[in-house]
Amino acid sequence: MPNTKKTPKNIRSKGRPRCFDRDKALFAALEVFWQRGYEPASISELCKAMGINAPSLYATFGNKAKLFLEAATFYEETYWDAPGKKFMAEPDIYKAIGDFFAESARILLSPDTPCGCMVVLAAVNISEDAQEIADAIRQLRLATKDMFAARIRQGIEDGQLPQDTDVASMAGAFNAMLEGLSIQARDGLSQSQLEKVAQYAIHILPDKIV
Amino acid sequence: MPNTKKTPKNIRSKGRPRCFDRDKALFAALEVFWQRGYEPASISELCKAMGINAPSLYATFGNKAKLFLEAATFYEETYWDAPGKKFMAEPDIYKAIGDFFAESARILLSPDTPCGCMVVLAAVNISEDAQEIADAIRQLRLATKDMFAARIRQGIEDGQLPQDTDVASMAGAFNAMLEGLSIQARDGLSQSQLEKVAQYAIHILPDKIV
DNA sequence: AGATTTTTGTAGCATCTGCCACAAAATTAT
DNA sequence: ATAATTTTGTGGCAGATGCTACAAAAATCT
Repeated sequence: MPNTKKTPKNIRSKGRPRCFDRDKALFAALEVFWQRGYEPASISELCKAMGINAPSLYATFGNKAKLFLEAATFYEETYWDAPGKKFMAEPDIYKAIGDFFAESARILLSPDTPCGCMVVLAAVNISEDAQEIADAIRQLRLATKDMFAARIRQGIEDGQLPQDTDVASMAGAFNAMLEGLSIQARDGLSQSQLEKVAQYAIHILPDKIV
Repeated sequence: MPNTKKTPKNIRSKGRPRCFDRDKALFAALEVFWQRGYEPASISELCKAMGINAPSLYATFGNKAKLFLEAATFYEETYWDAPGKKFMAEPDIYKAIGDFFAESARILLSPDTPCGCMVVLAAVNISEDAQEIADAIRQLRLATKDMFAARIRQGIEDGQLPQDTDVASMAGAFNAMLEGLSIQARDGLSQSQLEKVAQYAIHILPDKIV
């Protein structure tokens, strides 16, 4: 039975040791999926980027779908966990939104990675027999919207937003803004331009009463 | 030489007449591309939807790429030409934005068509050897942003917006909002929810001085 | 040393893809 | 009628896809 365990590698007792780094291979796969999307990323391209052959890929990650989902989770943890926590922890909701969208613009156009958010862009054009992939990634997008909603509710509780704020709609507006930024990032906007666009997210909040 | 002409059909003199309606077939293809995206829409599925066989498709439309581009043009003309013209003609920019985004939400979730905008969603995950498709569709997205920019400039000229308005950034913000709406439309938001979200686009404008 | 276990690379499977060759069919021109 | 022209459906090509069978290789366990 092949060893599909993640880091730290399980305590092996017998067998030929794996001769590549599972995490590095996962990250290489992530970059391919991120840039191309789920279906255009072929197993052969993935193998090339990961520096392994197909049987090693399948023994280690199961299949293409599982590899993609693991890469997506890895992506979220690596790039969005910290900004998300900071966003939830910042007590001033105006600063929370401003900072989060500023940092988002930076992440979406980081020179070291593909442009735009993998969760938004990598599973849009999906054939019928891979809907499980589309559904799983959609859940991640909905989780982001839920994060916005939770922070808005906190803002209401803190007296920074009106009691009658329509939480779902406002969360949807922030989510639309963020998702739209990904598309513009991929469409070639400059980092400085994207940051300026992102700052319009603050306007979704009611005017701050100083 | 096959007849690839569009409607009205060119004056035929000889040859077996085509036994399907070119425009209806194009519309059927549009719906498949719209729902699935460029690459997941297979020739066989397109043929089934269009009610013709592959040789007829190729004789009439050239190849898959040309069919897609023609469908995309047809899409824009059919669904967005009128709202765009109304948007540009409305003298009050606040009403122009409000009406345009309200109507957009309706179009993006029309019960008779796939959810979301074809221009935003149908050419996201594209393999390397079909970049011409991605580029062409990107141009359509940029044209929408240019439309926003032109309307904003008009608003400045009309004294409805400050002289120092950053046109490019504000146009980018409207564009991000609109593109984000497409993703949320596909993610299952209800029509009434999407309309509420869309109305936050007005907040991108400075507060109206009544 | 020998048995056991796991990973490795080669090589190839079945299936799907976009596309087209070909001949029969259906029309108009002479 | 016959020739000319265009569209039709059948059938299939070359190449790519996700995935796997298989045996050699490399480690540990007894």
